[in-house]
Formats: sequence, C-alpha cells, structure tokens
Amino acid sequence: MNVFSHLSEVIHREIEELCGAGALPAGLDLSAVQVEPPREAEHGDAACNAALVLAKQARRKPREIAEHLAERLQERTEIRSVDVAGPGFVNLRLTDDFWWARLAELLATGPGYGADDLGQGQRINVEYVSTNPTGPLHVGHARGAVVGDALANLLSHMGFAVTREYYVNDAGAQVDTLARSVHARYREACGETIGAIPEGLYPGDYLVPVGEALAARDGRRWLEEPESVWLPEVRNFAIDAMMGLIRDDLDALGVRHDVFSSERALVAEGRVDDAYASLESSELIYRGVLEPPKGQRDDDWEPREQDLFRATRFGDDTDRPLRKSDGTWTYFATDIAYHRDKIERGFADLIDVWGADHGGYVKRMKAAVAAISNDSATLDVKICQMVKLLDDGEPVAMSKRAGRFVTLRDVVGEVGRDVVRFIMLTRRNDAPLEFDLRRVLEQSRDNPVFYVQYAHARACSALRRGAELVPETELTPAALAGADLTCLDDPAELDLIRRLCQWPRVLAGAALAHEPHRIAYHLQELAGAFHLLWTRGKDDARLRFVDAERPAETRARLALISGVRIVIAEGLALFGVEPVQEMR
RNA sequence: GCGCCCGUAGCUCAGCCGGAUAGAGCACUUGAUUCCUAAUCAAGGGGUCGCAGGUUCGAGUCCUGCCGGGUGCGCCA
Repeated sequence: MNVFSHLSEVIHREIEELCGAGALPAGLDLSAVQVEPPREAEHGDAACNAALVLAKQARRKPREIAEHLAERLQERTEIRSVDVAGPGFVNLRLTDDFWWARLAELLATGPGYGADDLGQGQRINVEYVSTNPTGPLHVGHARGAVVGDALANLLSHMGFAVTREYYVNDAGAQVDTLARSVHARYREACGETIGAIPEGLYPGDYLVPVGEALAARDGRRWLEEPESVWLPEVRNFAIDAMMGLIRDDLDALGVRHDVFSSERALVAEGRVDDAYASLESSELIYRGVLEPPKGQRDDDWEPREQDLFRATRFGDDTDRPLRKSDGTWTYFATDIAYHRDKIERGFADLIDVWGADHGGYVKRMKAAVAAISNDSATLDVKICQMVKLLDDGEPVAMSKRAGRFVTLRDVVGEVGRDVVRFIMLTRRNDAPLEFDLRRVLEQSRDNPVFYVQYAHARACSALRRGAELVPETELTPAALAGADLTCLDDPAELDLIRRLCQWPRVLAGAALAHEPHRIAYHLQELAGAFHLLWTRGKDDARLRFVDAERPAETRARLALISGVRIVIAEGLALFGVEPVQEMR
C-alpha cells in the first residue's frame, strides 16, 4: 500500500461526503488536494493541504473546512489523532498498529515492494547514449548511459512498457573521417610508414587494432584503390568495429538497449524524405534565408536560401534548416525523421537523454515532435551536465583533441561498475557532477555508495547472526511478516518503519518526474535511520537487534531489518547495482 | 547579441506540479567502542535561498528585470 495514496483517497472521499452533507458546496475541484509527509516530524505522519486549497472555491475559512474534515477523520480506526495546525493544515498521526501492519505488508510482498502499475502498460521510449560510433565511451558518456538505464528500469518497474533505444549516427561526415582514420591505420598495418596521423583524422590508438583487423580480413586490396572505392567498405567495417567497442563498454557498465536504430538505414529507406513530405504537406517548410549567428566569428557567413522548418511556430527561437548546401540532409532533418519513426512505432511518450553540449537542440527537437505528431506526443529531454573527474580533489586532465581522454573502461576498471553507476545517480541530471576516483572508494560517511552498501551489509550481518542465535525461527521475509511486531515501539524504530513505507511514494514520484536521483537520496536517508538505530543498540541493550534471551523481540527486530534490506536491495537493483552481503 | 541550464551554510549538494521554524554530508568543536562490523552514531555553531520588484492567505519554488557562472549558436555531429 502506498500510505499517502491511501490517505489521499480517504480524504477525497470524506470531502465528497462533506459536500453531500451540505457542509461544503458541491462540485469542488480536488485536484490540488495533497497528502504528504510533513517536513517536521512533530507535525505528524501525514499532512493535508485540503482546507487551504479549497478555501477560495468553497468560500469558507480554511480553518473551518479543516475542522470539519478533522472531525470526520477522527472516526477512522487507523488514525490516532488529527490536528488542525498553522493556517489550516490537517495533520494526521497514524496508530502504531497501522504502521506495523504496513511493515508486515512490505515483508509479505518481499522483492517488488513499491512496484506499481502507474504506467498501465503505456509504451514509452527511452533513448540514451547514442554517441557517434567514432571511438570508445568516456566518463561523460557514462552519466547519460546510467541515467537512461536507471530511468528505464524505474519506469518499467512502475508499469510502463519501456523500449530502450540507441540511435546510431552512422551517416554523415564523421563516419567518413572515421573511415579515413582507419584506412591510415590499415596502411600502417600493411607495413607502410604513415608518420603522424594527419590533422583532421582521429589519432587515437584504439584504431590501431581496427586497421590490423581490416588488413587481416582484406589483405592489401585497398592500398592501391582510390578513396571513392575503398571508403564505403572501410566505413562499414569501421562502424561495425566501433559499435562493437561501444557495446563492450556498455556491457562493462551493465547498460543494455533493446533497439539500435541506424541513421544510415533511415536515410536509405527514404524515411527522411517521408518526414520532409509530411512537414511540407502541413505547410511547415518554406524557402528562406536565416539571420547570421551573432557573437561568434562569422568570416565564412554568406546569406543563403534554404529549406527551413517553421520551428518558431512551436516555440523555437528561429526556423531551422533541413538541407545542407550540397543538398544532403542536416542532422536535424534526420533526427526529425528518427523521432517521427519512434512515434509511428507507437510511442506517444519519448524521453531523450543527452549530453550537456546538446542543450541548444532541446527546443527545436520538441518543436519537431510537436509538429510531426500534431501535439499528440510528448518529448522530455534529460540533459546530463558535465562530469568533473577528480583524483583526490585534483582535476584529471582530459583532452579529446590529443586523443587522450579517460575512457569509461578505465574508470570502471579502477573503481568498479557498481560505484560508477551509483555515483552517476547521486545528482540531479541538470546539475554538474564531481566524480572523485579516490573518494568514491573511501569507506566513510561522505561516500554515499559505501554508506548505503554498508547499511545493507549490516542488515545481512544481523540476519546471519539471528539465524545462528535463534535457529528455531524461520527468517525469510514471508515468515517474518507473521511476527508479532508490537515491541517495535521505540520512536527510532517507528521512524524507520515510516521511512520504509515511503518507498512506494518515492518510486512513484521519481518515475513520474523522470528523476531517478531521488531514489539515491532516499536510500541514503534510510541507511542513516538504520545506522542510528544500530548505534542506539550499543547504548541501550533493549534495542539490540539480536538477543538469544528474547527470541520474540529478536524476531520483530529481524523483521524490521529484513524490511530495510529489501528496500535497499530494491533501490540498488533499479540502479543496476549489486547489493553487498558483507564489507571486506 | 540570443537561447538553454545553474546560483540555497566555508565546501559539495537535496528541497518531490507554492505550504508551517529552509535540510543533509563534508569541514570545525565536543562526546559515545568489554556489547549484532565505531567502516558507525550523537550534540553544537554556521543562511538576507545571487539582487530588486511582482502574483498569492502563503514564494527557495511561479512571473518580470538585472548580476554572476556554465554551455551552445546556418551547411559539424
């Protein structure tokens, strides 16, 4: 049960009955009525703003509405007390019995607690990573990869039918550059002396084995041919090699996709022409000349008539070109076709996870989605800000131009997949992220990965200990659900139960807002409440989790611990992180 | 010049479609270990929520204008 949804339903019903009884006018709009955990614990277990939001439309004083509502809520058995506070908040305090029943419910559900059917099978497409197939992934890419993957996990957990997608930019000039770079390495592999890699080609060493593999497959046949002959062949070979590299990188991170969509295929199948024709038939394309861009050196600028998409009709700042001067499509044009393709495949909800450098494209892409779907599809773009890589507080130099950048593989090798994944989710996507290679391995309070993992390990440890000292009890969650929990009456214990019971609400909020980082914060708070209780047991023997002299209390406490373990494990699973059983 | 993101404690950041006395960690000061892992916990100080207006019963949150930082700006992707 989502406690807050439950209370919200109860309150909605009570208000409607108040309307029916004439205490309030009929036909009130209750959409703004909310029940949420109050910031201050003294305000109770749940607070409702109904009286404040309804006062105006009901033309009553907030406190008067609150008093009416409080009077009715008082009658309910699960509610211990109701207070009208401040300007008209209705603060609810639930009985201990209610909370114990929720803990039992959590245990009876076991893994999957908090899962819901919010999405009701609604299809949603999450596109992430989508880096150009020109080299290995670096740490910056890891952020988008993890955010997209965790978001997809979360949405799937909450009842959405999620498709995880990677858009392969295998058309355009950059893959030609890739092909030329590989050809240089190929000549090298064939025994030619190539010297320094020419300016404008990719210099990275990762292309050396690709050149060698090409030589091994095709021998010397591309040495004497003109570029126009070898380029398409080498390009295909190189793209395959790069995608293999990228997939391996993603594997190392535990990130997977259901669909890889090829830009080249999209163009070849005429899908861009289709999208163009569709926009044209809606009279959203015209021949026009754009203003020169300001604030940057524009030596080469000359006014030119182009095919322009009326993006300004949909909130963009300027209309956008669809064709380059050589007649080929712009990146934006193929991207429109790609998003149109997603919509035609039956997705009304699209999420794109992009890097910070694409921030300027959000408006035009949203405009395009609105245009091609007649406003029936939504696009949410999650921009992931930069990752600042540090080593014990000192910035780690990264230079893509010199072909020297910290690869994802290096970082995963250094600190492990789980650490990378968790850290990438500890910030809002639009806030920059510091990633300190040294600090994320520290075993201390300020390392969130450790702190949460340690709580899980401690819970496991106590359960192991319980199995030793009270061998006659079964300690599976299902068995513990039947325990007598009434001794869990210490404020710290009840506080922990309440936090566990917020899990469904946290998941729902994170899923609807597309904000997986909220889970990381909740896990940290939960771990904190658990660590606190653990230490309390040192001062106060009555609160110790495992005590062979008192098997009934031990059973109840192990039930609580089992709940903690389940929720932390659930959260980590959504993040794709393996919970640890013990710290070493 | 324009767009987008950000501006909250000394530092790094939360703050959930506006809600009550603005929170956490780090750092600093002090304390807790014969006992389930002290790899932890507790207590304390620390704020004009960038600035100024506005909307509202109520603004860190919404609107407008400034200031500061980041990022991007026809045919590159």
